[in-house]
Amino acid sequence: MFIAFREEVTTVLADALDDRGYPSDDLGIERPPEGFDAVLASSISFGLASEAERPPPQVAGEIADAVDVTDTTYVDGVTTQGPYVNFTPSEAYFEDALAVREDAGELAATGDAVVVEHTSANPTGPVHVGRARNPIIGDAVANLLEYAGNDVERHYYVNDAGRQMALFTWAYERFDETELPDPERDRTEYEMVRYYRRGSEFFESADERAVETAEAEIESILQGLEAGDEATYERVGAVVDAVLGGMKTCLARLPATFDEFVKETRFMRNGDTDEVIDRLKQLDEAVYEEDAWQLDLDGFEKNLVFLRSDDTSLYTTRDLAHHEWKFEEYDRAVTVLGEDHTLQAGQLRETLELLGNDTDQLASVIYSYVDLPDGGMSTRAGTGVDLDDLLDEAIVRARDEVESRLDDRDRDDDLDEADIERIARQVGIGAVRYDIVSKQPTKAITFEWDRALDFEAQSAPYVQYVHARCCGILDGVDAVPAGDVSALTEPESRELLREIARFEGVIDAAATELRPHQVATYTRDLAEAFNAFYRECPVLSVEGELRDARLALVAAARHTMANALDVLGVEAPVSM
RNA sequence: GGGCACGUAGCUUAGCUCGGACUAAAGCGUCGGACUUCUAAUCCGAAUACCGUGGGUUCGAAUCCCACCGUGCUCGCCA
Repeated sequence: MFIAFREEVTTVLADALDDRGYPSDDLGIERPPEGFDAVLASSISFGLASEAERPPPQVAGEIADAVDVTDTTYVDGVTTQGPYVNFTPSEAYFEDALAVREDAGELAATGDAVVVEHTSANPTGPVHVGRARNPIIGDAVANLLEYAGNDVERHYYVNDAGRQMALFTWAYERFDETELPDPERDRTEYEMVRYYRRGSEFFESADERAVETAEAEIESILQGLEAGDEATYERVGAVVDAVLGGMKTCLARLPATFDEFVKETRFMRNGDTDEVIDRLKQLDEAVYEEDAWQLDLDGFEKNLVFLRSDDTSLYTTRDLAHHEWKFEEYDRAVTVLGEDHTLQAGQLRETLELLGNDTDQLASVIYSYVDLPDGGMSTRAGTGVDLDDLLDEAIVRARDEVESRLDDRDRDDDLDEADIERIARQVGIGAVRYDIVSKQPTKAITFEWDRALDFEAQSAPYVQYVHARCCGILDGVDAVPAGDVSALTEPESRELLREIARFEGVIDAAATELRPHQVATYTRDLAEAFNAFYRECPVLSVEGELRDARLALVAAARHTMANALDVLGVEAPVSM
């Protein structure tokens, strides 16, 4: 529908311009404002006016006359309005929209294998809200790329070879549980983080000699990892896996799940990191200063150290090996990163390019952290709101809403306790996700409970409700009829069909630009179109062809909304 | 100080990548309406904006360029 329509417009307009002897490199195709019959329009006449030595509306008329739509399927006609050339849809366009079902928005396979790396938080403790944008945006980006026809793998890159984890391992072995506070929650990462925090405190308060001793032990852990010492891997691995196990449980609540947890030690153990270091040393940009190997990168004010003076690798060194592995295994790699990694991502890209990789296949999605009103969140300091707490509170508040609405509920479908629990969970968690995924990730967010858990506003329940309404209508219908689009004559029906038809275009654009929030914006447009239809066009109380066509339209809307929500990772309730 | 990002109604945002029907679109909040009709977590209406500021490019700028102001991030042999 929309994509084919756009292709037809591109073809016939370019042909028309060629025919009239105008350049056809920029077609000026855009979406007309609301209320126009046209699906797409062109403002090409403005640019050609001076060359043609005639006012834009005349040029528009000339072009419109030259456009030939005899061979098009979806483009029905060409009209002008002032300087604009408008392309209107055929009945086939609406017919296809009416026939949309389970595969709404799924684009043709690209054949590309894409790896989406997201979250990748150091396994030091519970996932907090400051970083919660990462799994939510990352999961949506992965879903989006899947809908856009790619084979997607979701990876969590585990920083298990850094100083932080060495310190954690040391603290875990050094301190006894009896000297720790009770865990905030009965789960491994909450139990484990106490050791990490205790270890961090130790470094702030212990005397110099004790700190030196501890430093030496941490250093020996790092050296052990670097040397490939099996016992050291096991010690660190025990801590990493325990914490990670709990974090996984938390992330699964969103739900954000992963195909693979890729540990950075893997690239130390298999020799890839050493191999990268050898090649880096050969580069013209490589310098050996102050006993450390560095890269003097163009456009970066600071050198990038890739081998410490004690011969150990750094995070970025291992990440280079990691990314070369990604390039071997996948056609494209997308990484969702906090804004504090922007510089590092730039250096990584530049260095990968120097190593002979095609970095066009690498893309980053950058988001800014969620802060508290009085500062940032930190696992080490224990400041911050745990994602678990936010989700719990969201469900509690959603449940209150459900229960308070039970009395004045019109529909007599008698929600039982299981329904109430389901709706509370779908709406509560959906609201948290939707709130985050619907905003541009580069904008800063300050966390406030009431704002994060606002069920009104332009929030998840608003669009979820549309899905529930669709399900309510279709509930007693045995088989959805195919429906005849010619029966749908009201402007509200047509407008809804247009929105449904547009969904694939939204997926296409959002996937290309890696901007899932466009899908969230779309769900609101779709919801508005549906609500207008719902108000004006009764379905079950009419009969014959009209009823069949409207039922088909409701089914098309339902599946479109369900899949749009699926991209966002928000559940689509069958009742609310 | 250098680099990057962000700045749109009282508040929260969309539109900005790729300038064009923008006389700027929504939600919340405020005010006023609509449930004997498929779920009112809905809908309809009113009021609210020098699109951070100043220049520039252009037939045309919220959108592109420059400067400035404000906010955040960043500039480790941390990750």
